[in-house]
Amino acid sequence: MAQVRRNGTPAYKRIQDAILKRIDGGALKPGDAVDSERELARIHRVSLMTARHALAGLEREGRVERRRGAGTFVAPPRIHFNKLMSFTEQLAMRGLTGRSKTVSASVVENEPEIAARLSLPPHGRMIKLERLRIGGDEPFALETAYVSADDFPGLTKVPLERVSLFSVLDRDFGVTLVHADEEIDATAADPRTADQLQVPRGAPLLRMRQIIYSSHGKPTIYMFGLYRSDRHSLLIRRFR
Amino acid sequence: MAQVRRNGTPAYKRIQDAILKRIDGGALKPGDAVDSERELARIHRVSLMTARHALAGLEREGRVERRRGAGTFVAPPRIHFNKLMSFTEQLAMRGLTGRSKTVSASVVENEPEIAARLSLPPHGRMIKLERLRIGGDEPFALETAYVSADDFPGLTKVPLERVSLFSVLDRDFGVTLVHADEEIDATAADPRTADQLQVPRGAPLLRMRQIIYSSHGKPTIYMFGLYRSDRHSLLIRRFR
DNA sequence: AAGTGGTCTAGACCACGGC
DNA sequence: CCGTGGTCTAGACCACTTC
Repeated sequence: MAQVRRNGTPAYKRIQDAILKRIDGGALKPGDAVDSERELARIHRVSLMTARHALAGLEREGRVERRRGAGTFVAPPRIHFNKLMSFTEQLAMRGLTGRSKTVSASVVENEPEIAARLSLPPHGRMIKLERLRIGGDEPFALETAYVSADDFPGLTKVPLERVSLFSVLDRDFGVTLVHADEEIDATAADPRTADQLQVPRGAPLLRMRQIIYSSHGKPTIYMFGLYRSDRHSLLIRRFR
Repeated sequence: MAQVRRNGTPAYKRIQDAILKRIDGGALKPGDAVDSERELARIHRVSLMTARHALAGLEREGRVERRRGAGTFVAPPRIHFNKLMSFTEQLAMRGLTGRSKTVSASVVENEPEIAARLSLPPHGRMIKLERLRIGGDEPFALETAYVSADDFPGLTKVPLERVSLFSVLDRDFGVTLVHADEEIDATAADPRTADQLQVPRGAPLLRMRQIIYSSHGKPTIYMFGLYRSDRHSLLIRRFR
């Protein structure tokens, strides 16, 4: 007989939530032992396999570490490598606040190469949004974002000075971004860019071209960014 | 009664291996249906949970996709983003072969900052290996690697012209590299570097500082690299 | 309707770690 | 030694997809 689900939430998920609540609430700190499989099974009145499933899921998400013969322990807080973050989120992570200045916002329909990256027809209409990113009162980056104009009607009317493009897409259009593929290289500042970023002409900049995908692998944003290398570096974790 | 293990290999692993063999052998192509849980349980004479465990593991590794109500299918081959690769492997992936020229190989013992990154005492002895990377007869990158001299005695005597540092560490010292943390930014070529990489002075270069970890999170290699941005770009995948 | 994956039970034995 | 996680059984019902 399967356990009655009080609210449609699977038992293993309820167990996970209970543990996460204790971790996030500070009751359990990194290194602390989590209830063992057998304890969880008893407490939540489920079978051992179900308790086990709950812990295995948390381990996969990097929230706990399991050591055979020893127990299950709260994992040290993850450093967020290779995490897709908005400009706002990146600054917040470092304890900073920033702002953006919109350099231009327009609809373009003759950018076939960029349209192709968004899987749009060659002359598909796109919203082009050019923003100067400012952190700590110094210009930081110049980012140009392209999104399909037909998929996001009225986006040009949203004030993007205060709220991130990511959250607008999420809240107003129900689009959740999932991952991004980036190509990164170095380039020298051309005169116009040097002016805007307040660096000498020819100064080295990080150049990033990013295709941001929403669920089902749909390419949603194309972002082209130039970053002052004296104020910005990338952190990447690679795996063997 | 637990299933007798013929050779110490868990049943779920044997099932995974059997499926992977069919995929890698070409008998199953991306999109093809894999045996269902019930079929696997019958064929391999295991319980449903065990067959399920096998498929769940393959799904986590990205080898199969599971669709409720439909079945389990071979996943399209993954593009290897964010994968830690040696210089040799990177070139091979692009169908190229390359070579290296050792610029210098020495033992240093007064590089406290780098020693710290390898968790060594401030004046710990390290092998410093400076190599010019050449691909398609053009210089490509200048890489300087540091490893603990005490942990890898005799490493300076190994000819690293033909064989990668990664494989030497693996084969001769039993050290398996697991992941790396990288910091990336852009810089301008100083005169000496410009000379060696055959680019104009001040040309933009990608600069990469890498700490490569072996198992148990032990920092093993510190690598400092300068890459010609006209011949090299990074591909990164980020996740939300 | 038939088949699939998703969840779950109530047990069992094994391998390992720490005391 | 005892408790831990790792593997496994032989069933069950549910939710979903496909036909």
